[in-house]
Amino acid sequence: MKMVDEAEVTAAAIGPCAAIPAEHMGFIRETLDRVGDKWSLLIIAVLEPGPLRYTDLQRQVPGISQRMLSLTLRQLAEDGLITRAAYAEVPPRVEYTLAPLGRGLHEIVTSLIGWAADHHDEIRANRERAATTGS
Amino acid sequence: MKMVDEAEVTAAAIGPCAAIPAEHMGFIRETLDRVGDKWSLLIIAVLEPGPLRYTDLQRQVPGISQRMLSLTLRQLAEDGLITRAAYAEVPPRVEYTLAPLGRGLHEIVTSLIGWAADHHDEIRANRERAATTGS
DNA sequence: CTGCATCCTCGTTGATACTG
DNA sequence: CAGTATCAACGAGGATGCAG
Repeated sequence: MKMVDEAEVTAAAIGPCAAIPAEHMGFIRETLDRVGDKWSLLIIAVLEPGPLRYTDLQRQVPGISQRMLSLTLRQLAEDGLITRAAYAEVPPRVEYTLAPLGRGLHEIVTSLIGWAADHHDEIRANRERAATTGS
Repeated sequence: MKMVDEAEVTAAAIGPCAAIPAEHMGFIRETLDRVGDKWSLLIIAVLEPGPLRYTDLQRQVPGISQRMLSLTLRQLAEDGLITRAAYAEVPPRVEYTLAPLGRGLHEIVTSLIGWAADHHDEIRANRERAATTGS
C-alpha cells in the first residue's frame, strides 16, 4: 500500500515536467531490473500454464544455464512472483508455480509479448532501412 | 519421436508446449532487450508528453551519461520508436519525438509502470521476509 | 534430480576528452 | 548545443565440478 493518492500521481504525471516524476524512477528501474532481465519474463511466461520442475524449466527455456536458472528462480521466489515447493523425497523433486503476484505480472507480460509479436517485423524493417540509409 | 519422457507428457497435458512457442522466444528476447534495457523505457516515458531536445532529455533522465543517451536515442530512432529531427542551424537543435510505434509501446510501458507502482511495496516486503527467513 | 561454488570471459556502462 | 571516441571498470552470464 502506497500512501500516495492516485489522483495526485496522475496530476503529477500530466504535469509540466515529465510523465514519470523522479520519485518514481527508482522503483520503476528496480522492478524493471527484476522482470526485465534476461530470463525472468521467459520463466514467468512458461510457468503460466502450470507448475514445472527444475528440469522442465531448463528444457522449456532453451539457452538458459543451470546457474541462471537457479539464480533467477531464487530471485523470483524471494520476490514472491513464484512459489517453490520442494519434496524431500528420492529422487528429489521441486516444483515451481506462478504465484498470484506473478500471475498479475503475466498479464502485462502477455501484452508486451503481443506487442513484440505484432511489431517485431516493423521494427526489423525500420532497423534495416536505417542501416541502409546510414551506410 | 517416441522418446517421450514424463516431463513432455506433463507439458503436453497442460498445454501444447508452452505459452510461448520456441519460434517466438527469439524476437521476444530481442524486443525485450530493446525496451527492457536500462534507459529505453525511461526515455520513452519522458518523451510521452511531447518532443524534447537532447539536453532536456539529459535533464529529465537523471543519471544517464551522454554516451548512453546518444546510444539509446540512436537505437530507438533506428527501430522507429522515436523520430529524430535535426535543425542545421546555429545553435544546433535536435528534437526527439515519440513515433507512433513508440507510442503504442508506451501503453504497455504504462501498464508495467502501474504494476510496478502497485506492487513494489509487496515485492519489497516479500524480499525482506525471504531474507529474514533465510538467514 | 536439484542446486550451489568457483573461475573466467565478455558485453555493457560510465568518465573523460574531443569535434562539428 | 549535440554529439563521438577512447579507455577502464564492473557485473552479468556461461562452463565446469561438486554436494545434498
